[in-house]
Amino acid sequence: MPRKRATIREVAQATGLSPAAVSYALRGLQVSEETMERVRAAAAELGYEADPIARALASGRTGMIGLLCGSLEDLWQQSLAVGISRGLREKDRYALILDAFGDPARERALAQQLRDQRVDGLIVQAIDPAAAFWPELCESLPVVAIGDSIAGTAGEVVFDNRRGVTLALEHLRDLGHRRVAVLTSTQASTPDRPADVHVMAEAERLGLDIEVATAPHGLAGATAAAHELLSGRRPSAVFCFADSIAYGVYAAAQELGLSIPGDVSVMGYDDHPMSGLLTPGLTTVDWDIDGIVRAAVRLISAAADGGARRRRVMQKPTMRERGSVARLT
Amino acid sequence: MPRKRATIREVAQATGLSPAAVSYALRGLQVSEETMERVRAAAAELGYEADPIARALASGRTGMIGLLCGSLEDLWQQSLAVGISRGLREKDRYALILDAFGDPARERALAQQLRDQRVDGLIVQAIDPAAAFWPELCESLPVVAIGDSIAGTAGEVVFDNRRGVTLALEHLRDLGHRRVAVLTSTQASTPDRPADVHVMAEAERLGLDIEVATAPHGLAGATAAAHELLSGRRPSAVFCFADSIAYGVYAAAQELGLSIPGDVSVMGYDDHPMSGLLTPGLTTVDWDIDGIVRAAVRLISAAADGGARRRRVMQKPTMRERGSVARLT
DNA sequence: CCGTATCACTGAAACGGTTCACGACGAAGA
DNA sequence: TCTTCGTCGTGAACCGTTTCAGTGATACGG
Repeated sequence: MPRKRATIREVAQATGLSPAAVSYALRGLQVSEETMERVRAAAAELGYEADPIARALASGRTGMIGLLCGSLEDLWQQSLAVGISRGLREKDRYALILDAFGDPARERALAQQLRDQRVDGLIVQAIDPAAAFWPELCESLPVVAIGDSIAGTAGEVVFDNRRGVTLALEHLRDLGHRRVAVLTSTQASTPDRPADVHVMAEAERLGLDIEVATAPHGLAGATAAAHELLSGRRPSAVFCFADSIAYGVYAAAQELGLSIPGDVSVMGYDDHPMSGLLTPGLTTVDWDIDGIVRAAVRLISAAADGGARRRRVMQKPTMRERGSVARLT
Repeated sequence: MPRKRATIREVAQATGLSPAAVSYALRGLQVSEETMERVRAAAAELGYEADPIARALASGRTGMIGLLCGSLEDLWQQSLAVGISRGLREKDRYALILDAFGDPARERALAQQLRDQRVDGLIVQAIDPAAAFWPELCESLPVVAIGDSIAGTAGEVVFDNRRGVTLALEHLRDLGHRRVAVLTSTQASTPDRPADVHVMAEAERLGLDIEVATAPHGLAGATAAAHELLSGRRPSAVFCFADSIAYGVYAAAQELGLSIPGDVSVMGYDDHPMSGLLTPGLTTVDWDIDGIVRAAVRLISAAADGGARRRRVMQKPTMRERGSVARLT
């Protein structure tokens, strides 16, 4: 049986101080240098560690940040989650990572559970950034949005999707593509998400013939959607709204015996580490995941520590050209 | 300002009961059917939700399970973490996912932090399963080990690495390979991990000429290690102890202008979804990640709920043959 | 008709910290 | 010498549950 942990009262007893003094001393507050030293020594001696639960109850802060991901089937979001988790650890916080499975209703439920769980803050890559419950939620705890803007957040790392879409579609046009399919992930409740709007506008401007299709989340879902897309009247290029989706196109092309970029060109949108390893390498739009991670961690830390006016970081994309887009004659 | 949450006392007040009765009622204990109904109604009315923190302090259970991963750079471990996180959510628990960065010292520190954090249980894919602190830790909370066996755990999902290694090496031998390099991840403090022992024994039995090299964690590290390995006296095949490492070999081969499997054959060990998308597809040993996830979640749930004798699940590997191993004449 | 179980519920003590209001004491300023 | 002020510490309340020991009832067997 593991012997009971030392409590703050025992440390108080050992030093002849009051528990309050010990509490202050261990946090470096309001006590003389000498007392502090004495308390530290006694604490070390007794192997005392403050109980995070009791501390959370008394102070109202848990040291945890919720991380709500749209769909962790997406490898890029996995990378993002891992990165943020690490970043928070460096700030002595824990990440509570949750996955909405691409389902807006679930996203809502999880967000509320996270609030009930008393996280100090919430980082969200929202499926439905326009949903009505967000502003309300933002009132009760600091929220940082990643990707799309959400009303009422304490901070945002938004992607310049307009620019990203422009980059991608101009690249395709420059290489001679006209009939382009856009493959995006299923977003049941948000048929008109901002990114799609940009696609339409840009397509218009560039004189492209666009067809939009959606893919269920996960590699299998993307593959199925791509399979169907490529079996019909085949576009000359497919622009995927995530590298993960593009992987499904690779898989489908393989199944159908189509060559990339010979029979069909493919563009991604993320730049996941695996994209460079495919044959051919996936041409994609790079969003500098490290920069996003750093910004998100910085923003949520600031907000959770009480400081901070509303900050907004705009992330700029760059083209990562590899071999998956053919030049049409 | 978000109005303060309702407390159990307010519900008690509203129903004319004592807080204790409300507490029991909400958990379906010791009260009459009728009272229960009345309490539920009042709780719903007031929008009452029990505070997890206070509950944790009083009951000693947090509803959280720690998940300590050896290195989340490894894509397979990422998948594992995501899967387990989901599985736990279905049991109304949260996963606290932590990453040891492949560093045994960090692993130790994190394990203890997780205990201090009062998680109800710990799932571990250990870097150093033989470390002395594990048995001690197992005394103070239920631990489930994944991969290698750890002394004192409440449950284990162990991989039959002997069988996995046999499968892989026999496959290489059957296709005519004799000089085989084994690329494993860096395990500073555990130079003689069980898996390596199996490799040596099997190599002996099969008459293979083995060279073992280690790779730092992460794709870049694996690529660098592979680069060096392939630049020297090149083996005919490289057996990688994780698909992630094999990806590094693909990258290095690309850099060096070597063809797979023409110039060098590659075998993985995991079967990550991306392995089938590479060109050529990565021949690997499949560990049925879903089965592992299910087993781990089941074991830790049982253990955390207090039940359960020590259980051990042995995971069997199967060969997943794709195109990355050449038949030598 | 009297013990004795059983049931439904209560009061109060944990759980282990933080924080607020206040006091003692010594130094500095008038 | 008498305020005034700042530093260092204390005692007690509090955070919101759970849980333990007990208390009246009511039912039941003898």
